[in-house]
Formats: sequence, C-alpha cells, structure tokens
Amino acid sequence: MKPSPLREQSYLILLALAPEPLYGYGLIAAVRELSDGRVKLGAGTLYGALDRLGADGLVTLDHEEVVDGRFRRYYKLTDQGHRVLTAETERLAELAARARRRLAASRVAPRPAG
Amino acid sequence: MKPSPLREQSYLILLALAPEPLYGYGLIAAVRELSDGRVKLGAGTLYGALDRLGADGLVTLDHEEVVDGRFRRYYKLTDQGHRVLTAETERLAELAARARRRLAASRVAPRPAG
DNA sequence: GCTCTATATGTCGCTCGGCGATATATATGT
DNA sequence: ACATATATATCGCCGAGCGACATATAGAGC
Repeated sequence: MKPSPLREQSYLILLALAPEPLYGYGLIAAVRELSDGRVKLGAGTLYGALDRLGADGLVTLDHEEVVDGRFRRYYKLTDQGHRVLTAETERLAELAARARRRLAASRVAPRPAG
Repeated sequence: MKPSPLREQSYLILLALAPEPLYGYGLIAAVRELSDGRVKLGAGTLYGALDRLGADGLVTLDHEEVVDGRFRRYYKLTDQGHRVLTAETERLAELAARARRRLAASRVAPRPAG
C-alpha cells in the first residue's frame, strides 16, 4: 500500500531490471556488476525485496522458462516501477551533485568565518 | 571495528557535518534541508547513528556549549570521516551517472533486440 | 499559574530489511 | 560418490530506523 522508501539494494534491483526482464539468480549477478562488486544480494534479501516490490506494484512476473533443465522465473518493471526508478535516479543525481559542491566548498572554507 | 556500509541517513549526517561542526538538533534540521525534506531523522536514529559513527572513528565530539540556557553537544568529522564521505560521494555520483545512462538506453531499446 | 510550542539531550522497544544458513533440485566435472 | 555451479525459496538472527517517552529550559498566550 504505502511504498516504503527504497533502500540501495531495492534501487539496484529496479535499475538492473530497467533494460530487460531478469530472473533471480541473474539479478544477483547484475546487481553485483552494477555496484562494481560492492552489493552482493543474499537470497533472503532478493526474494524478500522482490515480494515487497511486487506488493508495491513496482515489479511483476514476466514469464517462466526452463534452461538446461533449470527453472527460471523472470521479473520485469511495471510502468510505475519505471517511474519510481527514474524519479529516484534524479533524486540521487541531485544529491550527489549537491554533495560534491558541499565538499568542494568545505575544502576551501572549513569554517564559516574561514 | 568493521565499518558497516553507510545507510542514506548516516551518509547525510556525515555530509551535514562536512562544512562545520553541528549539534544533534541542528543535525536533524540540516539533514532535512540537505534531502529536500525527505529524510527526517528520528531521535533514536540520530543518537544511534552518532554512536556508531563515533565507534567507527568517522565522527568525534567537538565541543559543548550552552546557548540561551540550552545545552548543545557539537560533533565534527574526523579525517577518516572526511575520507569516507568523499569516497562515498564519488561512488554515489558514479552510480547516478551509470543509472542515467542505463535509463536512457532502455528508453531507446526496451528489449535487447529492439 | 497553567498549557502549549519550540529547543535540546538521551533511552527504550517495536518493526522491518538485509543476510547467511539451510533445503530442494538439476547439470557438469573429477 | 563428491564437489561445484546454477536456480528457487524459507527461516531465524541481527541491526538500523524510528516513534514514544523522559527530562529540562525558554517564550508565548490565556
């Protein structure tokens, strides 16, 4: 109902799903790559997040298939999921820009009266 | 000992402290402004985070003073805190840039074969 | 004087998310 | 037979976020 604010892990899941649908195990690898190896999703994190994102209407089931005898369940972004991801990305970019400005300013003037 | 990965709240606390030392109540206001009103730190969050950041060596006590009969405890970044904040900011900026590229690409080609 | 709001610190307990351990199943390699 | 990799899913622990509460001062309004 009330969409909880995105944690980094959930944001990365949405971002990973942006170009095309992915299945669970593939998502873990995609998120790891997107974050340069920093975020390694645990199984509990992944399926818990997927349930929540599904309940919030941001992610939905795409299709299921069997590859090499192994079952894969593919998920994709909903329209709302895409909108939320876009908005969150803009928010993130603005925060990063603001942070850089603030750091540059504090380097020159560590104190207000400096 | 082992510095846990920064949540958004802790990151904003570090960022707020970058230009100059701040006291608890002022930090709550600063973080709210830095995040455009989106992140409103609860008291439990603030002092819990301050304890953790202190234990990790990122934040330390600056000084204490009484203003208008009210006690204020000021905190400031350590050198390590400044380094961590800078690194985290760069990571954030890179992620945001990567996310924008990924979104732009998926808008043109929703599917690999599109 | 009493109450409410704002400022200021800090604690306590609840809830929820992250995550490793575990279970299940198939394919491959040694 | 055993280990490794792929693949899904559940369980319970732990820790972070957070509201509620306690405490204290200052000022406004009645």
